[in-house]
Amino acid sequence: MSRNENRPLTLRDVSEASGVSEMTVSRVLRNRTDVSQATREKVLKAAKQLGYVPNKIAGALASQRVNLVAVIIPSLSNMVFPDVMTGISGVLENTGLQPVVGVTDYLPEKEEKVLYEMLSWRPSGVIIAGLEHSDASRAMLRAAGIPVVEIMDVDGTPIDTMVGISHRRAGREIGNAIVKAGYKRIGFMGTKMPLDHRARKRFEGFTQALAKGGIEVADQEFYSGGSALAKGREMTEAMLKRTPDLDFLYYSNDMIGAGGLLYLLEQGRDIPAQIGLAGFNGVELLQGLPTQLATMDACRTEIGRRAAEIIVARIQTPDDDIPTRIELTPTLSYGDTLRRG
Amino acid sequence: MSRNENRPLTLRDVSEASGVSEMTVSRVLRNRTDVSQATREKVLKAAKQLGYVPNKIAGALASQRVNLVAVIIPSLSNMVFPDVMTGISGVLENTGLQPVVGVTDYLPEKEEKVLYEMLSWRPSGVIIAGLEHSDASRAMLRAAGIPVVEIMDVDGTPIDTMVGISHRRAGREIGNAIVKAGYKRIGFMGTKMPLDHRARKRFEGFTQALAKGGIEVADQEFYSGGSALAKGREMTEAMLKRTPDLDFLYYSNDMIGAGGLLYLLEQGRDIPAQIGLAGFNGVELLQGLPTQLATMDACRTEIGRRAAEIIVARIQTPDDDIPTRIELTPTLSYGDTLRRG
DNA sequence: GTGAAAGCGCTAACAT
DNA sequence: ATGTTAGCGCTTTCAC
Repeated sequence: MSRNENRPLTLRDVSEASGVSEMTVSRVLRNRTDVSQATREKVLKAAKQLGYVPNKIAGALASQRVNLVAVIIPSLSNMVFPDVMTGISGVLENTGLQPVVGVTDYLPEKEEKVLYEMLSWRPSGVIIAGLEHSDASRAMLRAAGIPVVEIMDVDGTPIDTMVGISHRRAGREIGNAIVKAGYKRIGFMGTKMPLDHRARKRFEGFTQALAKGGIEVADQEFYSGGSALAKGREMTEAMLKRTPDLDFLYYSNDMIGAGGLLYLLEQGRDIPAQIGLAGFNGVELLQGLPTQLATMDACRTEIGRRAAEIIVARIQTPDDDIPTRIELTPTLSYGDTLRRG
Repeated sequence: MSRNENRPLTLRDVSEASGVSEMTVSRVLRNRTDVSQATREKVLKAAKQLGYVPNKIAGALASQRVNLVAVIIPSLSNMVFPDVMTGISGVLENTGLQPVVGVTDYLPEKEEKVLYEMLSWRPSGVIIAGLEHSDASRAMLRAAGIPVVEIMDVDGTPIDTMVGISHRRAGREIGNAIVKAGYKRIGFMGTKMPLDHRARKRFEGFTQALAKGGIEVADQEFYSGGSALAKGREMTEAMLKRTPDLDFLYYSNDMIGAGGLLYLLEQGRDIPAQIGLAGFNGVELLQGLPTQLATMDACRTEIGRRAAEIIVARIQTPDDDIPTRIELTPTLSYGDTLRRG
């Protein structure tokens, strides 16, 4: 019971308690091999007994090395980003690197703030969602002098490296499948997010594919906030009241799609013969529904994994050949709600 | 184009570019008021032009202050913790404090590792889920000398401060409501998580309440992994095959409850007359279902908010009277799946 | 295998 | 309102 003041312990305390120089204590605690077994044991015992926790701030300043990877994403409550995080964490697990998450709420100004905040901790790398950033953000990322991986999207030019899928192509593919299946009167429902560029690109690809088949979106509605499942239900009901002859509903995400699906099942609609549906994202949730919604997997976990692998490689073996653009291919599942063409 | 080496910028660079001393530059960048307007502008201009991002590592070491709050939770993919995070972020937003998230996957060893990792960055406070921790974790938390708030649960003794609900009581309340409604043959489905202490406590309270009414759980099943909605469906089907005379199903979370509910609706069962259901958590998702599942709100956002408020108060006004135990009261919603007694 | 000295980039404390 | 000095707790480097 020697430590009465409420001061965090330092290397010096461990040094004094063990009778070994600070320098050697530091070596032991960093698992360096050039220390005798006897000394090592003495030190570890003292450190453990004192309850010493190293000060990474001092260590990082001295070594100019920080084992953090900044991960900057729009939202956590989305189902998609937790999956991406799973991929990232899995890869970083035993590399000595640690992910640190920042959330932007789809706001460029907040992204800028979060990025500034994170970069000021001098992380070893950055994984950031999307290719659209403010000029200031791009400048910061470039100036940081660390590996930067932009994820989710490949429709654009990366600052450094990118891993993702083409949302424009994904939208086109769904559009093509719908045209091929012979649906004619298409309704679209999605988030009212001018800042969700990936949703926008999917929609662009979608309308483009329909246009090629000589079809236009017959009705559309955008929402924001609230329970996505409930919104899907409400919007679907409203849209079909407004435009009863629709024979296909395309939803910008699976959650609202599931809401719509449940509603239509309740109504006893004949799916997919009389009316078809499709969502986007391949969320695990869908597997519990009575009928499988047609959807497209966004390769979320793999995107996380590949991005983290690039960061690790760039840090640990910077001279290797490391890819700078990875485009993954999402697969369309027809489920039970989309006729095959 | 003067900076060719790939060295991050320092205060000194800004000082030289602006012709103002390092110290004054530091004052400007920390928004201190004791700087003349003219100097301030000179400095800001230089900093912006160079693209200077301060080094928080050095700043933290010098000032012995770190504006981070460690938030340690079992999982992100749970629906519950994103809500807690929302509460925390909302409060910290304009306090200058920043949450940093660590995930334990419900594993005590991982909790210990994550905690050690985070504490080594010397955060200003810790918010950690649950009251059950390894001895080493408890020792670290106590030795850290910073405010520690344990959240979610109040059935136990906190290290420092706690904010949550009584899961034992929550389980009892649902149990009582079931007994009172006259259900007799009860089935239970939940996660196979010996380490999810809160689920365990709910189950304990639940069986205790039933016992008082002279009832025992007639069948039970535990699962792990997979889509919760799908699991709920499968388990429900299996259990009713095995024990067809059940008249109530209690699920340890809303997601599996929703799966069960969808299955029973499909089967055309008479809910809640012939068979009743209840879940736990009040997830937003439920609002999109055709029938409202009985559930109990776990006050997630408020728990996050209150915990963050305590941290902020302890840091900013340590002399104020700050509560150390906050028990929130979850409310039972009967929805459409639980008869009123 | 171990230790001593210097310094990482900033800020506290004290000048002026 | 601005500058000077010392030092935060480590690691790097070099000496032994």
